Amino acid sequence: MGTLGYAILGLLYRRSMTGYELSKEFESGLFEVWSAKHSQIYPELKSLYEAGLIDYQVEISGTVLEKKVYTITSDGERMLQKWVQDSGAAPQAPKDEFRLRLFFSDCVSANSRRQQLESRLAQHQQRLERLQKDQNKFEELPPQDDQAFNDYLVLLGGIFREQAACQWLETCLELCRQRGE
Amino acid sequence: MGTLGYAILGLLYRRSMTGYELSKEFESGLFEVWSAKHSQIYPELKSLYEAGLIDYQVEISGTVLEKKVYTITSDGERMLQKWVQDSGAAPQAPKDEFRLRLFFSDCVSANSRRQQLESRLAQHQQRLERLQKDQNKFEELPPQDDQAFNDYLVLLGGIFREQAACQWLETCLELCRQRGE
DNA sequence: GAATTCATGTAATCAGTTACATGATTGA
DNA sequence: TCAATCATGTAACTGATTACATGAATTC
Repeated sequence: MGTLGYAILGLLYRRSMTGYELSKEFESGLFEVWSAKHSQIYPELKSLYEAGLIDYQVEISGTVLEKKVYTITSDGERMLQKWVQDSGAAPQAPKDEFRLRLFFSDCVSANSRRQQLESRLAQHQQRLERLQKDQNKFEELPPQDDQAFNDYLVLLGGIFREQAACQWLETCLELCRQRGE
Repeated sequence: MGTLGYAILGLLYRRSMTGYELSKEFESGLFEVWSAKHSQIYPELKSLYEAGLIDYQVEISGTVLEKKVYTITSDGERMLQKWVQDSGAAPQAPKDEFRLRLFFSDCVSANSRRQQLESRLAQHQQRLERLQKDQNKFEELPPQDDQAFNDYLVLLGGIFREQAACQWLETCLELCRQRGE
């Protein structure tokens, strides 16, 4: 089973949901971490159901509109736990188009490269600010067994990542200045 | 055209190569930044050739073995330059299976989560050491117009990224300890 | 002579995105 | 009544991996 399946199991472990609500979760709470469109979610729900890892009940919204509210089964919970505890080797570092462009930037001027670094720095600074706003919503550190504790750790991961990106780009710009004059 | 095409153009801009040599470059020099298997490279070379962005000459190794040595064309160079200078919006943060597992780790014990964090920390520390060894190969900062200067900046990106990962995981472990006792 | 590396391709499959397709419900 | 959102699916296509397939050259 692929990661998407486990992501769905994890969300359904937190609470029962429809496919539509799952797709909203991928756009909001999980946005920084994983994503999936509804066109991928619905087929995946079907195969999770066929594997006995989730179940569903049909509910009626209004007078006729049917929606399927999915629930994780005990088999599903076991699968999820096994996956969460599986500490395999970290995958290869993710592909990074910006660093690839930088790698090949000796085909353009040093000035053009500097502009690239600056515009990218601005983007990461903005991201960092957004994440820090999310961090401020936590008034205090949640208790260790609260799911909010995990949310907080994951959020911290994004903050550290964006801070590192900013520091790296600032260092690059500094090195360009050093060698430029 | 996709990123792989530009990666190939960039490598061929540095020097002419066979498909086989390109695949070795993706395993060595570009490993941290981009990757591709030969099964993806050969078809891509074909379409780059059909688009007039690269050219090739057949050379003979030994007595019969034919190899195609690819060269970038002037059209290819222009395409490459345009791509390197294109500062579009940074893509969505890459999917991160480890952070996803952490996000759902309230389905396992706090102890199990701590083990995950520790084992992951060890992996990133190892990666960081490897990158720092590469950094030590640079005796001094290369001149700004040298391609080695870009190599150095890209390497720094990996180092900052791994450092941030280590710091994040150490912070997580520290927070677990704080809330654990 | 045997193993490793050099060298080039195709086929099947998987994960993921974009586009196609439909229709009900809710709130302005 | 009109727009936004809720709700569920399928189809076509792209990017990427794994497996299939072949054979020459080099090195031990």
